[in-house]
Amino acid sequence: MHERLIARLQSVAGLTSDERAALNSVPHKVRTLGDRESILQEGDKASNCVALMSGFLYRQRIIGDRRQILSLHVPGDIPDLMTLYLPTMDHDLISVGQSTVAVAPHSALKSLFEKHPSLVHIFWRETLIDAAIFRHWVGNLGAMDAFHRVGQLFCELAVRLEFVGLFEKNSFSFPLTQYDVASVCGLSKVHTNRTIQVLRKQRLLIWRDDMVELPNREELEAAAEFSADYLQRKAKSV
Amino acid sequence: MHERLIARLQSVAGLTSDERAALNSVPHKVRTLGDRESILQEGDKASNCVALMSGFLYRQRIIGDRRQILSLHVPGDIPDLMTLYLPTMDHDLISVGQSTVAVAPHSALKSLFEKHPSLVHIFWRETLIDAAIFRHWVGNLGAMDAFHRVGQLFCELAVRLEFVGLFEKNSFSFPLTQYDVASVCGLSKVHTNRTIQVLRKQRLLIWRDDMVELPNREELEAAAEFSADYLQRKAKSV
DNA sequence: CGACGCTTTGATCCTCGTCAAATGGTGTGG
DNA sequence: CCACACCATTTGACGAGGATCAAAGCGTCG
Repeated sequence: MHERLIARLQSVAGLTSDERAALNSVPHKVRTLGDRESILQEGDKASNCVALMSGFLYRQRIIGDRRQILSLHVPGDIPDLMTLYLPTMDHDLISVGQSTVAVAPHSALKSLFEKHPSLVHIFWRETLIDAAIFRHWVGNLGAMDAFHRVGQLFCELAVRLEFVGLFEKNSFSFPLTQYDVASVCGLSKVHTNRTIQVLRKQRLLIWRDDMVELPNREELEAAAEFSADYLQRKAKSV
Repeated sequence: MHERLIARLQSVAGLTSDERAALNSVPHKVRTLGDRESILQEGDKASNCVALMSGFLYRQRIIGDRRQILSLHVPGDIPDLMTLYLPTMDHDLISVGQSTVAVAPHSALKSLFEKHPSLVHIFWRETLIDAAIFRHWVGNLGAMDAFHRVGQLFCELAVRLEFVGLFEKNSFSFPLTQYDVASVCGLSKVHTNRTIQVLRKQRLLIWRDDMVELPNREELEAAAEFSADYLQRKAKSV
């Protein structure tokens, strides 16, 4: 499996050299994805898991005439890890921008778990953090207004990207459109645009082309009433 | 652990008699909870897991001046199972009405897993279904209007209660208030009341005192555009 | 009987959605 | 090199779904 994932597991959970070696030897294929390329669709039965190596992925559901983005994924994530035990997809998995993924068969992961039972809880824990993020967004979507939702999104991305070393100089690559952000936040694209303008005017967000900069992250986190506790990131690594 | 949970795991996953015996012998205490009694609060470190035996529980977060209910739980659920590997609570866990729970220490569950590794993926799977429900509600809250949200809630409860034998004659006990439903659906209580009146006028919902009846479930599911796939319930079990 | 909590109703306000069109950048083909 | 198409962003105007505020029913319980 890819180094970015292993590095994350390392710092989240701590790995023995034995476990690290086992992870390194999991058979997998690397696949390059184009912009908006679909990896899995609702209803598909998955027999592989996908670890994101570079770029972004998102999960979406079409609801009525709307598209709801359920989650964004950054390198190091395994957005379909739950297919190990719930193989039928209840949503689509799609790439944004150029992305690369490591694809490993379920069977390889399951035999990894048999040989190294201590790894089970590390992967289980990954799915629990994934769930914690969804739970957090249930709160955001149910109880927060547009400004807070958009603010929370950028705060969350900063923390998650920082953890895998992709947040530097308060900036990160962000190949999504405003419409994508709208679909994450449950807003129309017009209102999302206006919300982003407010963030810009308050000097909390700079977003040009494919780069996002958070010039005053503390102030943004305060304004969005963001707390990173739910992400279970003990410390800012690297 | 309690029979309701074991029966559910039995029908979801299938258990060997050996596994069933092991589950039965997990040490636990039974605890009775009063109305609106708090079991765990945000920030607590849990060292036990709680299996609901009877009644209802919900998880909530206070966001600004609002209360968001993140999820409702029915007998057979273990709403804090994730504390096994993420012990710090990021929300509160509270009972509604009279409830009883079985409380088992983490250590007992972890040693159960060591002796019966095959049980690990059964419990893991439970947390994955929990996550699937949150994911579904991200979609509901982000993309559906009030009518659909409230409708979805009752459809989902029907399926989940049916699975543990608590949905009979299209009815179930429901000791929540309209304000609770509002807090689940991300709506004000006034608007929730009006939405419920619409459901009543369309003869899709009868709710008097602590009983809810869905006189025409198919029509309700159609109106709410509900599909139970995400609940991973293969069949209607007794 | 009164107090309390939940439900219901009415009136008003406001956040956000929808519709429409303009702006601006980029890439393509003539 | 210009014309054009295409797409994302931006702006304006308007409307609607739902929030808020306030008060009135209503059932239960002490």
